[in-house]
Amino acid sequence: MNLKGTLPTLILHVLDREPNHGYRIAQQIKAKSKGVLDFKEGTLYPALHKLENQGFLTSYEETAQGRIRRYYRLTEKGRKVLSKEREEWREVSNAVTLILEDA
Amino acid sequence: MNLKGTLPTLILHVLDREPNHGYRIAQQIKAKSKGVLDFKEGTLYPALHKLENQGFLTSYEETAQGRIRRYYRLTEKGRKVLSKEREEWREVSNAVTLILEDA
DNA sequence: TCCCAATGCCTCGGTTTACTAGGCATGAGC
DNA sequence: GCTCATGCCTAGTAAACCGAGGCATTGGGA
Repeated sequence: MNLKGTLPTLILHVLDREPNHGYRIAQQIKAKSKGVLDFKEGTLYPALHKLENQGFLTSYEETAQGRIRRYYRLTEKGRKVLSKEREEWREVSNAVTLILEDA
Repeated sequence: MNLKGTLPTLILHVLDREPNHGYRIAQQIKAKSKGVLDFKEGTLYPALHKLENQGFLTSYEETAQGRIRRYYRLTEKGRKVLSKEREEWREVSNAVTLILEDA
């Protein structure tokens, strides 16, 4: 199960550490969430392309073991968006939790 | 901003207290979240109809001050679904938070 | 040797979810 | 008389996600 709308934030967050490529980004999200969050390739790749179009990421190709990988790197613009989205997540998720917990 | 996918859970939760009608449900969600969550009528009413079709709610009409209101009541089935969805929200939102906070 | 799983990228079509923008009606207040 | 809040609704559109496919390489097991 995935919360719709959180994927861009999660991608930007993963790339805040270091540049990475799509397949690995997906794996990391899944692993860090202990399998709870599991975005499919049909979701991930279009999301990456969109983030790049929006100027939040730049990409470059790299070949390793005969395999071409497309690495993504966070831009300054992306970094700013990330911090806003983190804040927004806190606000909205707290709001939902607040309602659901108020017995 | 609304987290897509949380509306059914929020509706069921509001109705867990007492039967209520659409307009009021929307107001309560907005008020309890201090304005953060604000689902529009074009979203709310179809969602209510769907929940009723799924057997999670039943409805009845009531007239007050010349106005017809459609009240919704949680069914047993709806109550069970609500508890599952609450659990799911905890799990998934914790997963997202875990990732975003792990600096 | 041959096949399959994992890696790694991608697109297309369909479903779900939400929003915008409308329609319709009543009652209260200016 | 008009507008705003209440109260219900639908139709069209956009966004997000998924399933199912395509394509290519590498490594391991039968």
